[in-house]
Amino acid sequence: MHYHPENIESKWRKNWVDTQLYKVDNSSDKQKFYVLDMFPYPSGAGLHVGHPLGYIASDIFSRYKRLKGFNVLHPMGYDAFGLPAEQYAIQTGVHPAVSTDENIKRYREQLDNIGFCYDWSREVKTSAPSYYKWTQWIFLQLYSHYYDLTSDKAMPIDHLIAVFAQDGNKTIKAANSQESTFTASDWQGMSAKQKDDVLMNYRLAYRKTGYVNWCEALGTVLANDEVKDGFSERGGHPVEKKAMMQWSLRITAYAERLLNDLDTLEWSDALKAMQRNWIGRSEGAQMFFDIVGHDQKLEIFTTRPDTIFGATYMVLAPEHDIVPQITTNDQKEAVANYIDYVGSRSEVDRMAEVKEVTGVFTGAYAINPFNGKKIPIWLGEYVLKDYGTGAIMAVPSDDERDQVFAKKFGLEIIDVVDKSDYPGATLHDKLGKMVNSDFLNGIEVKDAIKAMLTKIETQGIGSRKVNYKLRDANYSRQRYWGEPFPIAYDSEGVAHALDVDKLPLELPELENFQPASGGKSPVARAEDWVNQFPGLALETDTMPGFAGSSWYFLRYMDAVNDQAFASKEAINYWQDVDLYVGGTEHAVGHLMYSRCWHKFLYDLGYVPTIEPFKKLINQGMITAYGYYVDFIYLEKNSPSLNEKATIYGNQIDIIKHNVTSCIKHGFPLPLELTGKIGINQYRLPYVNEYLDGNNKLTKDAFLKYYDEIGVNYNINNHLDNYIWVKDENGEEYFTVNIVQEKMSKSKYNVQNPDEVVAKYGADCFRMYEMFLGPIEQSKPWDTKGIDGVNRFLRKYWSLFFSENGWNVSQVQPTAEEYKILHTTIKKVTEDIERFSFNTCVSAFMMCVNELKRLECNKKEILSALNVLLAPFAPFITEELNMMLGNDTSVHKASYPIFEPSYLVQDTVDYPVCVNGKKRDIVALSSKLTPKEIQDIALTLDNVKKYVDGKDLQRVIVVPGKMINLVVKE
RNA sequence: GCCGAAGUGGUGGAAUUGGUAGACACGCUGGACUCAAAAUCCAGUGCUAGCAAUAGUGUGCGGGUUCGAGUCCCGCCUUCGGUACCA
Repeated sequence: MHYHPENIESKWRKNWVDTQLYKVDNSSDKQKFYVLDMFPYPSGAGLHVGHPLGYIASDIFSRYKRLKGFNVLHPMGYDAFGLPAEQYAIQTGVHPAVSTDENIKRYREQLDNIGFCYDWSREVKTSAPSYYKWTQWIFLQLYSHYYDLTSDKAMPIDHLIAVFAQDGNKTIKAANSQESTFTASDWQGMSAKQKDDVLMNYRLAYRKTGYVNWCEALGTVLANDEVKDGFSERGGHPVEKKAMMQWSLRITAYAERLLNDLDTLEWSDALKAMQRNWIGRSEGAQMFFDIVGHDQKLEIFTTRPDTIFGATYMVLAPEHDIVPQITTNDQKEAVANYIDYVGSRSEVDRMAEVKEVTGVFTGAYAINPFNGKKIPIWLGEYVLKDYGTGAIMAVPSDDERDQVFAKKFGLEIIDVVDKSDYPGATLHDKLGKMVNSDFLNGIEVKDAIKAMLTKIETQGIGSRKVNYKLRDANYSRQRYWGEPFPIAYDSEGVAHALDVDKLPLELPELENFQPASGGKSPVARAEDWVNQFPGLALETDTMPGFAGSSWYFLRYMDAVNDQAFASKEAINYWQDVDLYVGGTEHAVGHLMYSRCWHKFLYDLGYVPTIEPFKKLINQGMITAYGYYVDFIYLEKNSPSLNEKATIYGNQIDIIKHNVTSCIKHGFPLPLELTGKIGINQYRLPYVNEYLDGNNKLTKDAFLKYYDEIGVNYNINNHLDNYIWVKDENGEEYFTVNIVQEKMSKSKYNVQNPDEVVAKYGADCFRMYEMFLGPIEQSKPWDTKGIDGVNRFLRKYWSLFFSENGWNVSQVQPTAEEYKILHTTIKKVTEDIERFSFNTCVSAFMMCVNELKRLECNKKEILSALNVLLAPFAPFITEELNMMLGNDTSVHKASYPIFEPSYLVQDTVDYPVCVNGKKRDIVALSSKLTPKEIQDIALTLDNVKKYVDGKDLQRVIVVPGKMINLVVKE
């Protein structure tokens, strides 16, 4: 009887669907446990072997919890709105809904292949109108609430309107972007449009003109976390700052709670640190400076108010509102030129030249409130419009950037902190004694800050303030494939929320998905749709990718409800996610937005918990090996080809190299070379089969590689282009560099799980992925070790069979057999609990090796082991479970109970060390006293050798562990 | 620069609280079975010396604490991830 996974697996795959084995109820006597995977975006490339890593871990944990008697919610769905489907539609005309559904079908097949225990009756798809109805509904809630700082929660906007009518906006403490104050009568006198504008400054979902990340290539704006190093995260297109009217989410209102509640979560410190960093809380002072000849004051934010006597100039962001008013006639032209210059620079330019300081004097002066000194006001790129107040007091003595700026423009530098007592301290350490600072002289920095804050407040020139790096999230996208806003504008441009009974507001049908002109979404082309409500025009932007994913975990609780996003009963039963598994790439985006939405829904009383994800595990990435060779190219405009160069110690005759076919890619010049030629990294997909042990590729091997594989990947076969080196035998070769990199279609390194499953079975694939290493660690995919797991499964299978067939005996197991089983139960259980799945697999291997050695075929042992293994290898265990005579699924069995008495040992193997070095091992009764152990140890020949004739100073006996003898010459 | 994680055989990795470093696998070497191969099984395998017993040495580097350090402390180096004119 041989193990044939393909037959077993297809049989049970079907059976589990037919019997609805994994369907979960929203009520049970059992304790709930909610295990969630970050749902995938269904891309055209399908799943690669990296995706299932986290899914397998969470599946094992779900199955384990179920065996342990929990009612486990373990759902899956699709984050189905997004840019790739739309880009594909633009290129091919295939409707995003069609391509998305095709991709989903493919994903589903791949997922089913691996044998996950998802309750598919709860599947969600964010692009389904029945789903995004509730995304729109939550948006409307955000729109119709503001954040009240007194009660520290979201409150209905109607409440705010009532307060405005009574007191204006002076008394209300709310998160807002309203710059002016008004009285009750001001409010009553306002037009509908004016009132709308004011309310927008308070709503949690609001519309505002601001500088946004505009991506020309994608034709849309992007959120901060969708931009990496000045390029779009998806597609890698350049991004620039542009002023646009956009919807935003006032996530900053929740900054403090998002920060503080991190403490309640079981997340890795690394991830918490990333979130704290992103929120970027800093305490300091908001201060007002008078401006010479103007009524207006200049507002700045500083964390170091103590250094004000060293503030020798002010710097404003070039976009600062006050600039036109304070610029003097003399400086008008210079300022205008500078602003033009700044505007012409892309984000990428700015980032590339961080060290370059630019700026211009406005001609205006501020007054230092403490000594009345005139301080020149400058503009500088290094001050950002949307952090703090967009204005700083510059203290060049104690701030690196201010110093560079001051030196460049010849501005005064006054030392105000004496750090001589603290060598190596920087301004961030806030150490030193104040000097040149009037009443602060001689005071330690930390005390000076406190004293200054008090002074500022008592003198009424400022106040303590907390600032956050976190910005409000941009919520508009000029795209088709996203949730439409349930918002329409009247002829005056006043926004009106659609009635809830109009939801879902479905996307219009379109033929052409090209962005419309003027930075508008393609949706704007569907004029009938836009104007479907008389007198109103619908918003044509759509919501961003993170909208649907910010609350999907709640929808799984009650996925088909059409009366609410989920019923109260379901939410009260499931509460929150107990275990969330996913990649670090969502550390600040998705995880921040979800937490914010959850807190908002908590404020409104829709969810009972303050945080959505109690425990979070970040699975590492499965990377692939990439094979690169150094490839010579000629720098553009290089005058001479007839030169020799030294590369890696070898003389290279440049003229031989075929220059025309070389790639120019702006790489930094390597090693000894300058100016003329450079080295590029050139990919050789799947070349590994042709390498010798030292990663050498000989000329013969290269030609073979090229003929057999390389020709399919546009490999350059002009031999002269490669850097060939001669070995001692005169054979030419080059060394291939092997790197670990992300799997992607463009790198030709994608490993498809289906192929592995087809060859080895899903059980083997699952266990092998777990066996690769710790779940949180990134590691390269390599099928080298898969045979080990495959052998294990066959060996396991063979425990149940002899040559003649089924061979399980009812005989009572021996003590040794019980001990092996219970050691394994203990180890596996503890390791699952700490998410150490790789060591679980090795524990199973040891167990099976031992049982095989004893030729154990006792039913009692094998039955228990089979249940223990079921979460890891659900198919083989289900088959054997049936053959063991059970008529219910092994996945409904109960978890074997660990019995410590089986592990009690009569003897312990004691290592005997002399001065910490192991010299012997002795088996001793576990009942011996330390004194007896010591006496026996000293009689051992191997020990005597090292102890006799020396001074025995000390004996350490750690009961059950080891013995150490300390001797001196 | 700052924040975070990590460096262990030829390879993936184990060692959970300071207590036998290298579990479990892969690979490799030798052997059995076979006409042969695959599969399977057995033995060996950190490095150095030795036929061997054995000895020395060994967890990125340099110090320290300790009877005892991969694990704790101090100072470095390297790699990976995040982040950056954040006032």
